Amino acid sequence: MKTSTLQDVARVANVSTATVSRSLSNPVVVSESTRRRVADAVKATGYRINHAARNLRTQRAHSVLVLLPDLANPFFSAILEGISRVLARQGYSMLIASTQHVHDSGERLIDYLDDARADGMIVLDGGLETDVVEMLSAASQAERILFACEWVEDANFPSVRCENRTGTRIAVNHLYGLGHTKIAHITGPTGNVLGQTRKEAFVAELADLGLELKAEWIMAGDFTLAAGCLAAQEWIAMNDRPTAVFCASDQLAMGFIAELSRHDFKVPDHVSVMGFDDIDLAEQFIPPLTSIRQDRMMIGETAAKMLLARIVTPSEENLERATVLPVSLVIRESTSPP
Amino acid sequence: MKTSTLQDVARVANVSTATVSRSLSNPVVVSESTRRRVADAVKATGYRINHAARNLRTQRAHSVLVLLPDLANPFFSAILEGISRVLARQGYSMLIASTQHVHDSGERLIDYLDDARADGMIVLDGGLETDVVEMLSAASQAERILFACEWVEDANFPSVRCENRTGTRIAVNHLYGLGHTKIAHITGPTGNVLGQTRKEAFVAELADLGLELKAEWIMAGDFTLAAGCLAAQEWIAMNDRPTAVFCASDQLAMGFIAELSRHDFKVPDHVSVMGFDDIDLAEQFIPPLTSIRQDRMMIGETAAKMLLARIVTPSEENLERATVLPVSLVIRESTSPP
DNA sequence: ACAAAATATGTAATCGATTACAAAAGTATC
DNA sequence: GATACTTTTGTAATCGATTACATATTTTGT
Repeated sequence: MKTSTLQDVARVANVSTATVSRSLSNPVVVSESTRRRVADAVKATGYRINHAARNLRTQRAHSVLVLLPDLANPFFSAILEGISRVLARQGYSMLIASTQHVHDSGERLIDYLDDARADGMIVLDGGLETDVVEMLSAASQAERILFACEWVEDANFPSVRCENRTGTRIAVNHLYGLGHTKIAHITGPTGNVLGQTRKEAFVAELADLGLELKAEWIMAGDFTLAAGCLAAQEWIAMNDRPTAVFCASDQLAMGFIAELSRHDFKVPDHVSVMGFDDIDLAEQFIPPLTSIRQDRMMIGETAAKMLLARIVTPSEENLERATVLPVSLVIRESTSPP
Repeated sequence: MKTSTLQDVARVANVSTATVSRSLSNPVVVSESTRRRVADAVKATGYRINHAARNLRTQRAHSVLVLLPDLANPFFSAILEGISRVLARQGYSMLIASTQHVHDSGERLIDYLDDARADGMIVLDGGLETDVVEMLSAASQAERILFACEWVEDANFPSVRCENRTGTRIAVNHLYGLGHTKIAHITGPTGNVLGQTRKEAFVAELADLGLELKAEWIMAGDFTLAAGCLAAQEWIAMNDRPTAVFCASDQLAMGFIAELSRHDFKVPDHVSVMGFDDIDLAEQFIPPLTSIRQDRMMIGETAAKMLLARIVTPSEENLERATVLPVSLVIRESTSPP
């Protein structure tokens, strides 16, 4: 049983295919009675629109590509959920690809837009190679690319992100407010915009508060559990140990705490630890992790809405460059007075 | 600058569009010299195939839909990565949708296949409503639907899964081998095939080993951290506490351990705990979690390969119904002799 | 009642690739 | 050199929906 086409519906409803098409996509221009006849015929034939045909004719793919650095990273799942909801509501599909993979296979990202597979692109990876970024910037479809969470400093793509600076300052002030004056930081990966931004804000806030900052108190990390473990070893080896550590991600904080506990240091008794992101697990961790919460679902929804606005009605109004979403402090049990 | 079409290439190469098309998709039927002329013209024009046009003509979407119960669940990310790799290698795109969402919006799943948006479907949710399953079974495209990880007991869809029974037996034997004779189980959600299968295997194995099994030692869970916490409270309240607990998921195990530690019980000193899945975090947990490892990437890859085989060459040979992938025991520090 | 305007519908071209069929060019065979 | 066969290329129909334009129908105003 093959599916029926517009032709079939038109035959049954005894009208032209043009009328059927209009009746479905722009009903106001069709008379009440015809509209009903068409609706009945659609039901009778079990008609389903053929997306390939519509996409060809309208030059739209009715789908959006989401690019992430690493599909296996759970950080992104809530963002995807947010994107997916908004897209689905507008009849768009969500395509997924990983930047890693694209890079390996030599496939060009821009092809997705050029070859009518996707109408737009949401990139969750600020660490794209320079040549890839240049290629994207130069593309005729560049205005249909949007960054979320991360972004590229020198490029001019619109983006959705959270208040990384404000979040960092809130974190430092939380620790300072508890009485800590020796505060360390475990950074994100070198070259990552989020890591860089949070580190700068951290340094700036310590300066504003007039707090001392030894060079060794800035420990290099990369957002992962493993890096947190290494940082813990650094901390243990220090002569003058900071009493609080602000980590650029929750995973770092968890790795840090895990390694400490293997060496019989207790959090927050021996050191207060904060994360950033407030991933699902933060609440269940031992101890439950104080963190800076970013609403990942909201980031995804916002990104999808901005992109769709640019695709559907590319007016000046919709050309907003950057949306910055608020963060909030979630106080749990990994921080206490020194 | 709009992208160039087959026509443009044909004009530049001074051949017909038919020849260009053949030269690209079936080069052996084209002469060496023409093939070169076409290749040059493609380079000169920057031609990229238009997927919408090809999809319409070939009646293929060149994409596969992956359905999951909950995008925000990190369990699925590695599976997606595996699927994505295999699909990309064959020039297929990966569409993602959540069964939850589809259900909310009243959208019919089968539409994706019927309306040429996807050539096939990988379902990661065995808990689909009965009416949805019936609709899928009845569909003309039913042979292009494949279940992975989970499955539907009464339906006849092909599937990829791991050795749930064997894994459970290995787990129980690991605990028994350590000297445990009072072993409890925290189950998956009621009605979930994985939970059900693991529970049955657990009961069967205890019987085989001639071990006692009190009714209260089977605690109802649902794969989540929160359910693990509740189970911990049950365990604490027991008069005759089991010395080991086999959990139907790692998250359950983590919740269980977290709650215990809040009440000053130590794992594995007071009780040995095992999980199932070996998610990324299991290794970093405190204590590192003994678990049954299933290779999620491999599940994804296998599922994608099976599905593509059915789509591309739907011969009898490719109609294998079920593939069961091996699991392995990963011993860490959450289990020890009683 | 009639012209003008507004509304509703139909005709046919179009999007860009693929492919059945026809035709042309090249090779082999006797 | 004619015939049969193979290889290569071209012509034109096709996939199924959308939409510019033309035409038919109804409504409005005077």
